[in-house]
Amino acid sequence: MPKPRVIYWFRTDLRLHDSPALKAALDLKPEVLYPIWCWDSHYVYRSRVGVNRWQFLIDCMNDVSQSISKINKKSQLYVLREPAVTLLPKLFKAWEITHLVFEKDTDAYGRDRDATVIESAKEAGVEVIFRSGRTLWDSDEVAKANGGKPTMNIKQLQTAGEKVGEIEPPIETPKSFPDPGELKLDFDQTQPEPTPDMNEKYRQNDEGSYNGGISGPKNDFHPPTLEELGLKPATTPHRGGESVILERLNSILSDEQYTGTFEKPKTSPAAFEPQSTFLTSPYLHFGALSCRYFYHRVEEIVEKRRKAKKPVSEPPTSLHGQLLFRDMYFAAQAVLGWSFGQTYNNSHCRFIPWHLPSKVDVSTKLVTGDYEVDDEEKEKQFKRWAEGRTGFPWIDAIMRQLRQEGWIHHLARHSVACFLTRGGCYISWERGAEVFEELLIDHEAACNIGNWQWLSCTAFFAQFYRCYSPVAFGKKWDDNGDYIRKYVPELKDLPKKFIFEPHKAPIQDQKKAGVVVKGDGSQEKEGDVAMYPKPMLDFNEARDVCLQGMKQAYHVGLYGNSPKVLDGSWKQLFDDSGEGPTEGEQGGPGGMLSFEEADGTEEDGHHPATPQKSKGGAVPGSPKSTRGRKREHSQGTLDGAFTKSAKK
DNA sequence: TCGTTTGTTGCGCCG
DNA sequence: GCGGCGCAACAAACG
Repeated sequence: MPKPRVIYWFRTDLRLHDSPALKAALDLKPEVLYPIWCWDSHYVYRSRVGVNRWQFLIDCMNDVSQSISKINKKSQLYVLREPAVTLLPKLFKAWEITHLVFEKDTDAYGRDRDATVIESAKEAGVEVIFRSGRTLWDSDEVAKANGGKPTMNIKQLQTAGEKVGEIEPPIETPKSFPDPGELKLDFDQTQPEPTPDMNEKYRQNDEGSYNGGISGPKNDFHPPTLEELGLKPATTPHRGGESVILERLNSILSDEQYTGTFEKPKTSPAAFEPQSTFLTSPYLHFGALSCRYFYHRVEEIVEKRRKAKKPVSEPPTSLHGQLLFRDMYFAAQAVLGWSFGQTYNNSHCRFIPWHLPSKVDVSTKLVTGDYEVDDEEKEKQFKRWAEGRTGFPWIDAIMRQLRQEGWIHHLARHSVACFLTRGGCYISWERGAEVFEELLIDHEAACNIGNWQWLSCTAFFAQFYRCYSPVAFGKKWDDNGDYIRKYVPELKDLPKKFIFEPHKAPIQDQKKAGVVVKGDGSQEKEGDVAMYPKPMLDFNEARDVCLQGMKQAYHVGLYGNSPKVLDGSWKQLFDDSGEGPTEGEQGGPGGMLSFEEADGTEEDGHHPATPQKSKGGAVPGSPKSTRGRKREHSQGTLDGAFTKSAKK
């Protein structure tokens, strides 16, 4: 029997410690082991990825590459510039691969991609091994233990988790690493279709990460640089990497009192330098930190304190409670798949007639990535929210910290999410989730989507009368407004009395502080004087309107997959004078006057009759129509529709 | 009854 | 007497 020739395919598991999948690869005792990363066009073009998350990803890749080299200087992380679905079949042949090993992915996109890869491995006679490693428990097993239903609260998750069994103890970091084999690249590079490019607006130059061939312009298999991606330098102070977080974790956990009595709701969203929590989330996202390793390290400390009869915190507010919520969202996503990320056709998301609803493609039942502007004023409010110029300093400080640093405290996320949706603007949570997707360095699809549904009271949470005030909530944590002074520097010299409501400051006070409160934020200066906008809405008034709207929507009681939502007839159930795009009886399912029509209704009527499982669109060679303004849906595109092929 | 993380008011207490 | 602070009660009302 010849010895195995193995590809270890790194994805969101950029670590060497506690990796069940990596252990499975090493247990094969391979003759050669290729640790690779496939440069995925879904991430490059079809997901919203801001520059700060790119930086963090590249940090994590470089770090794991160095760690591999430290164990075996002949090896490294080999970054190959082609999407996995086209690249892997070629590598199987060129490198005479016998086994492909990777960590299981439960994201809807990841599952579709992996299904395609597994299929091609089968055809090539390559054995595929994958292990769950991204969550405390295998999300599919949790879902099964929960009766095949999404876990919608923490109790369900805990009960299901207990049924699945003990959380696996951490696996040691490997001490040796097999050599890679010869890196033959005697095949053409298939270049992915660069349009639609969801990140076009952030690029200062053309995206060029596929231009230097499969091994990169220096032929060293290094990750692409931000310049190659056409992006400006990152602005975040947070840096990625397994070695960074493992070291920091030791210093976090050395404070046993902090670790053992941690209660999330008691940590301040306004704290900076240092923050009140320890930013493990981006490392968890890229897999630079194992959640099980983290869990067990915390549990060890809590157990020690329990035995010593010292006070300890308990889930859900404790540190391990935070990890349980993460698993809850993963398990819910594992059941609902693509529909988890949208309202339309989501069986567990309440339907609310939000402003700026997503456009949907009724043939696939998926959102297109575009949205309907039902009201120009709401579009303007959305832009002002996203850019941090609402005229509410607390909201603006949070949104500016998010844009600049890529991380904001959990309660800060609550505050701005409530404000955009049910507690202020009555704008679709899907718009907010997209902005977070772009800007967060810790963006985890399952958690981001879950939290937006939570805050908008469309799933997981329902007490919509509990509404965050953009003034009072911030004051509770930061009476002096230091957080605002840091992130909205044009207000830094305003007296404490007006820092949360600068429009109430008399002209003399504004003058003294060197700021004029005026306009809508589109102008930064008036002459030499800094400008800060007036509030874009009357909060008390807006909150009442939202509350009425929520009450009515709850009373109507529709969900994303209700027949009347699917066909657009929901409007008949809403009062025309209510908030949101409720007017008229005609319109698309997203709610508006127009919507994305199904493919092939005109000239070429050969679109599959049952497009629900969009498998057809996922396989190379069956490109979807991109005629006119029509876009492929934002979440669903595989790296399948290739038109461009270039020689290496 | 309770739910990880509301806002406001009013009371007692302290200086 | 009064302002500031911390805390408890309450408001509104979901599944």
